[in-house]
Amino acid sequence: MRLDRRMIVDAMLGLARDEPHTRITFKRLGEALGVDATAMYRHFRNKDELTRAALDRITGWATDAGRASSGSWRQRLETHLMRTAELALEYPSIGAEGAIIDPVGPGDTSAVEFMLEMLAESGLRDAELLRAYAAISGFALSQSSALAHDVLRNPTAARDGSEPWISTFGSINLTEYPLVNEHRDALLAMDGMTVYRAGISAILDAVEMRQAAARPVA
Amino acid sequence: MRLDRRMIVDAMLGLARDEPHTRITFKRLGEALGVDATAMYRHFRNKDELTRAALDRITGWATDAGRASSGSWRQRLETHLMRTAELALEYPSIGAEGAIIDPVGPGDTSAVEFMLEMLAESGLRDAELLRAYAAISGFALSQSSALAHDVLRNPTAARDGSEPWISTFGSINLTEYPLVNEHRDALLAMDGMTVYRAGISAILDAVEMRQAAARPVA
DNA sequence: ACCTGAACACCGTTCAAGT
DNA sequence: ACCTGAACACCGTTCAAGT
Repeated sequence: MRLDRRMIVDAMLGLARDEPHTRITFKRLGEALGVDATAMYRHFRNKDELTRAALDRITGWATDAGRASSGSWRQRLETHLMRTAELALEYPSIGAEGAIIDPVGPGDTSAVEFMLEMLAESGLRDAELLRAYAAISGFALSQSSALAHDVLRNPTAARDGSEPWISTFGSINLTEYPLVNEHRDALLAMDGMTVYRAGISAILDAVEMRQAAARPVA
Repeated sequence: MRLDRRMIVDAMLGLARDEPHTRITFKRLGEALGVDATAMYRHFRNKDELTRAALDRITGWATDAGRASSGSWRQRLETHLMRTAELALEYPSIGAEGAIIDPVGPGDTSAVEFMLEMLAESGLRDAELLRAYAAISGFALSQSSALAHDVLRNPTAARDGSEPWISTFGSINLTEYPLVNEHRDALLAMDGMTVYRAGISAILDAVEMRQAAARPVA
């Protein structure tokens, strides 16, 4: 079998989607490719580099979805961000590494470009633009990674973001925590994607409200 | 040596602080406690349970800092959230697991209670209260975890949040990405704690602006 | 009841050997 | 030039044996 980087990344993505509750090993990857477990070292320096390459692909897909969408800058940005979380959940073992931010390829870089584009369209400039980008990108990546981690770790977890964010209060006596106790059921009913949406909405609300305040009669 | 859960958690926290760039193993933990590597299984079901217990302690400290602080609800909440990130950076191998949210002890639960308290003080109720809590808590935990992960993975990383969020664009030709290219230096200059602050500020701005709109003449 | 230590089933990674 | 496979240095975890 003659390998190249693209084939290996393809195989890794396939495994990530088909075996969502297990970490990908070189052994498993070699089996899928019909190749020895150590053959990948000819093409990637180590597993981290391979994982990042796979992540770059996923990030590129999310950006494509954003670029293909229409509507206001906010709608398009939200499409991109929702797709980011969905793909992290669909490829959990890749998405779990998503908090790693250094752009390694065209997917990562075009994602940054797209987010800056949308936020620039909202009217933000310079330092404010970068602050908004940092807030949104930081949230989207780290929270997507957390959602993916949950799927990876929990063998029965669904992959649509419907996993409860808090699944149990264990044996904790909640009478000492009146507000937790009061909202106990609502907290347990909240799923991962709801938390994700709440964060995205809050940050984008802040961006919009700031813009509305800056130009009141636009 | 006679162990108990508290001693083991103490030892784990000590190792996490003293050896910030290595994952904690049972072997290393056993050495630190003068005990066999497998002795911990008498007290914790597995490593995950132990790690969560250590995380519960850190979370408790962050909450104590919030409770001990004074000022507006926003100032107190920000104190708590900044302390959450600082502690994740101080104990990287523990903080890196921070995206795990299920409350396992008094630290976790009192943190939820404190956040709900501060947001209730801002005037939020019911569904809006929970949405704001979800956004803030989700961001703080997952982004803190990402910051800790960065320290853990990078042997030369500082632990004060001053690591660049994006450390390199590698060999990517940025001429295809005009906005990235334009803001290249500013992006590379942005550190992890700046990203964290940006997210927290944006979400809390949204909470405040919503409140200001709801009661315009308060 | 609690700690020990051998053992198991893995990992990622290196490197000399093959083709 | 690229893949193989043995080998290394680890991991978390189990379990029979000690005390």
